[in-house]
Amino acid sequence: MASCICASHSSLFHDRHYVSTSISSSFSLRNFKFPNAASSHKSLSLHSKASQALHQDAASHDPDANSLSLSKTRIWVNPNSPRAKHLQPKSPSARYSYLARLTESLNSCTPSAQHVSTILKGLRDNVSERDAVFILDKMTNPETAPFVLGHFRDKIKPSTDKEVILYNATLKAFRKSRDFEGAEKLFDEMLQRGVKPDNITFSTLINSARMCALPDKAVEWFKKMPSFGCEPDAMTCSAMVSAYAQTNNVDMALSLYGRAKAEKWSLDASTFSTLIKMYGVLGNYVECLRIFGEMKVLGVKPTVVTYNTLLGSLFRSKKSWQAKNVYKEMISNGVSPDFITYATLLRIYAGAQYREDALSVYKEMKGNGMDMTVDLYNRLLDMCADVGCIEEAVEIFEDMKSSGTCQPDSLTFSSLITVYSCNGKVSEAEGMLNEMIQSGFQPTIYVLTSLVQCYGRAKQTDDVVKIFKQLLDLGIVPDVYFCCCLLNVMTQTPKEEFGKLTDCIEKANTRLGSVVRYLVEGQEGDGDFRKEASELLNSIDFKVKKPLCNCLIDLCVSLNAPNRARDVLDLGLMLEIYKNIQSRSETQWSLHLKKLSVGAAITALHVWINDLSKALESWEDLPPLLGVNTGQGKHKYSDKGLASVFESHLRELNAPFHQAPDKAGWFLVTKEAAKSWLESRGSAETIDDLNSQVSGASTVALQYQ
DNA sequence: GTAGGGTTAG
Repeated sequence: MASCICASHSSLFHDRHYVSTSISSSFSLRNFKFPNAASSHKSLSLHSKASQALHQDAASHDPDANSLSLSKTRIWVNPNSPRAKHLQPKSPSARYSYLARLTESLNSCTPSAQHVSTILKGLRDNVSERDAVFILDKMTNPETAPFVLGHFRDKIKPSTDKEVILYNATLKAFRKSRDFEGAEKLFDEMLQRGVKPDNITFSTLINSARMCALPDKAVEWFKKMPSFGCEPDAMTCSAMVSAYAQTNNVDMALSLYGRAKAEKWSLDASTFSTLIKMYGVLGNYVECLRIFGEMKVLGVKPTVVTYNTLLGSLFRSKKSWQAKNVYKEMISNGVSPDFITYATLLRIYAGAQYREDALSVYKEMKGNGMDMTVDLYNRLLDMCADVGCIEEAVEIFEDMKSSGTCQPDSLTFSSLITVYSCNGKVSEAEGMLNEMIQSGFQPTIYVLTSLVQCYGRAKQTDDVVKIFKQLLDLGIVPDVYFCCCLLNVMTQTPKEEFGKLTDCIEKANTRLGSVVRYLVEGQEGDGDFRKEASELLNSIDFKVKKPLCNCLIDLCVSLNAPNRARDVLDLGLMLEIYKNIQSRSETQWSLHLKKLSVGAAITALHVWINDLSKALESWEDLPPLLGVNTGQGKHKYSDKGLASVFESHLRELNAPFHQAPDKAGWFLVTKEAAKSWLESRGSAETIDDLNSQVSGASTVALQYQ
């Protein structure tokens, strides 16, 4: 109750006090006009804001109040009278609040000596240095701050060794508003007035430069220090470690980091974070971990930023599997994850297709009331398309639309169309395409590629052709991926309809058109085929060479042309599109089929079996173990992964390979079992048997890697 | 609460 009474009293006092001073000095009463005609909107709003501020401030602090103040009568108090001075807040906390409110007025006032001195009139002439520093330290307006500095300099008349303190405090206003040029100008003024800068001056300038994204300026100022008789200390050193880290100047960052360690200067978590980020940007996660380890050894506690930086480095270096451990450590150290933590984890998990982990991060974010961004939704949906979780994708899409914080964009629709296309949901894919167009987005090549897959799978060849026409009508140039899809559709299409598809392929890529004609028309003449195929492969970008090879081999297989399939595989090996498919060590010979399409993998298997038979025939000794690595991945547009296709294929071949229980994606056989199987096959069996054995490969999917 | 101090994702 008592505090309420106090509040009214002092607020009345301050309100009146302030308004009267401002009107009497900064405006002549005669010229004063009301807001609509005010000469300066800025200063006017300042006054009302400031008076309100002072009002509120005093409302909670004046200890000298009494019940008389309940009266709403407004009393004029001349601020220049001894009484006004007497009535200034006395208790330290009231004093701080009072000064803070004055600063607020200064920050929003017109930058002129007159306005500034009007606001500061209440402090009268005997301003203490402490008060001046307090106010300057809180200044955020770099235009006004120099006038405030000038005012205090006139009132206090400090010696130059005290004046540097006022300058240093003023410099902060430039840092806060990211005005580095202004800071440099103030530095010049300082020198002109004969004030000697100190380490605080430099560390303020260095950090200003960094905050203004001018790390080179930070270096420049750091180098100036000795010429002013300043030697780097813990604070400047720490700022410079970060500045050098920011410019990826590893050597300098490390050398200053070393110096800090040698001098036993303590660096804090944020400096370590910048070092970790430096290595993260360079993709060197090992060094990130080393710095992280040293930080802990030196007794510096990692913060949420440190962990976020570490996770960001993991994301960049694609070491997704380590993310869970970093997160676990973070939690066990009592550091709470924030939005960036979750966003980074989600990007890592979604990118690595860790379905459950990505979805659980999403649920946790929702549970914590965090807003997802379009990018995060899209990454999740993209993952859903890759791993084929259709229900989750639809649920996430609905959540996105109702979130109110973001709207689906072109990528969102693209992912959903892919989700439906991969799962053979033709009408849903078409519906989503319509929704996309209605939302104002044109179909992209990604969308049209998905739809080609979708119609191909549904054996709607005419619709595939329709999509191809649409692509051309939109002025989109078909790319190699799109052509791969057309080839893939061919493997699922009856021969009678080939013409419709080869027409499209020829229009899309002439070279590919003639290669396909060779295959379809079963033309002989190896030399020409290999020449055409290698010209084709040489004409395209490296990253699409493997998908195209995969698709061509799949087409050969589906056309019952195993020798052509081998030709293309050979060509792929020769051009180093496929590498290290076979490997031999003393203990194991292996066949590595990851990232090969089913047709390519089966072709490579038969080549391998042939090579093993030859080895046996020439009395070469087999190693104790033979293995085939298919990987565990699932084909985007097929229900099965390579592993399950292989399992049944190996069974058809009667091959004694068995899935390794402790090594997922591996099929193993012992030397003895392999030998007796190969011998039982006899030398008569050759690669030509491939034809009858690859019927399962006709549902081969395109591999995007 | 009275001159130094920021860092993290895409």
